[in-house]
Amino acid sequence: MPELPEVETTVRYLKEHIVGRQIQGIKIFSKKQFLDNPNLIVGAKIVGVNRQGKMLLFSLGNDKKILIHLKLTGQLVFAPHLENNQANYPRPIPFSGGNTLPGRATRVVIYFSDNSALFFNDLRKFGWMKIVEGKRIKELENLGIEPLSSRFTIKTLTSLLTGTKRAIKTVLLDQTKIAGIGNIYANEALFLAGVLPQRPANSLTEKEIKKLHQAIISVLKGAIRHQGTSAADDAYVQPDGRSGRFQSRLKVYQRDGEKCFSCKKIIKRIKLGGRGTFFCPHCQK
DNA sequence: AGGGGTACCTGCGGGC
DNA sequence: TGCCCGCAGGTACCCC
Repeated sequence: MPELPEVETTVRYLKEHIVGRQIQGIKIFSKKQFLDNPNLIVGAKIVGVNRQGKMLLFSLGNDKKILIHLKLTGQLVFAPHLENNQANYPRPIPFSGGNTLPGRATRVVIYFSDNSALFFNDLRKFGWMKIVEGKRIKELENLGIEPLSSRFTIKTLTSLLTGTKRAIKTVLLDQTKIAGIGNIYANEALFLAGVLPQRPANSLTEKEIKKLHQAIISVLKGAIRHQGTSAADDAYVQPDGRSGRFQSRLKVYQRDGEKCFSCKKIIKRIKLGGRGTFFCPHCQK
């Protein structure tokens, strides 16, 4: 689920549903993915849920925090009411779409004292949760600017692009420059801006940078408005188990071989920096 | 500095 | 049917 709009959608949902709840127990199915001693936070209360870039942060009443990265296939699913008490777990519970939880991809479960629970599912096991403490959190310190903050101006973007010949798409994906853009939205933003992904960042004109700035903001906001993108393999779901709805609005991502909605020419796919890269050779210069 | 390759995992779909 | 390959929303690490 891992780009800014999906993480933001998750954060907004969890702010409503897990803040105030007390952690009663933690069940770990995949040891490598919960990197600390869970006993450090049993009994603690969730007092805040936030995001920075693609990282999630649960603030606890005891001054500790849970830091989470969902990587490629992580998802957080909230079950408001378990039908059985914790002692019966792991035992599948009915969930939306005929699924049950815990499922085969469930790696960690956080049980709350009111008989609700949060499931961390992650098919490919790249995601992780860890406990952090104190003001300085090294995983967050290298993150670049938040693209939906007021600090992300045309001027800021210009300064990020002028000093480098790297491909513009590679720069957009660089979390130390801008935090939160992933492969879907980098492709989409460049299409909206009419800029080819392989263009050297320092070759963009003032006008193109302005357009790209606008494109980044509008594609991220649009995706948040539609609760994120659930691509074909459905790795991303909202915490209530529902899919996002932005996939039907994608203009180029995974549309290679299909017609550009704007000019009807065929969308192309290349590999750039090891990532699938999609663009319209006619609309993007 | 930054490009390329590999690694971490699992599963799916396509070609033969 | 079975096998091998490439592919997947991310990022860290190595070597050059």
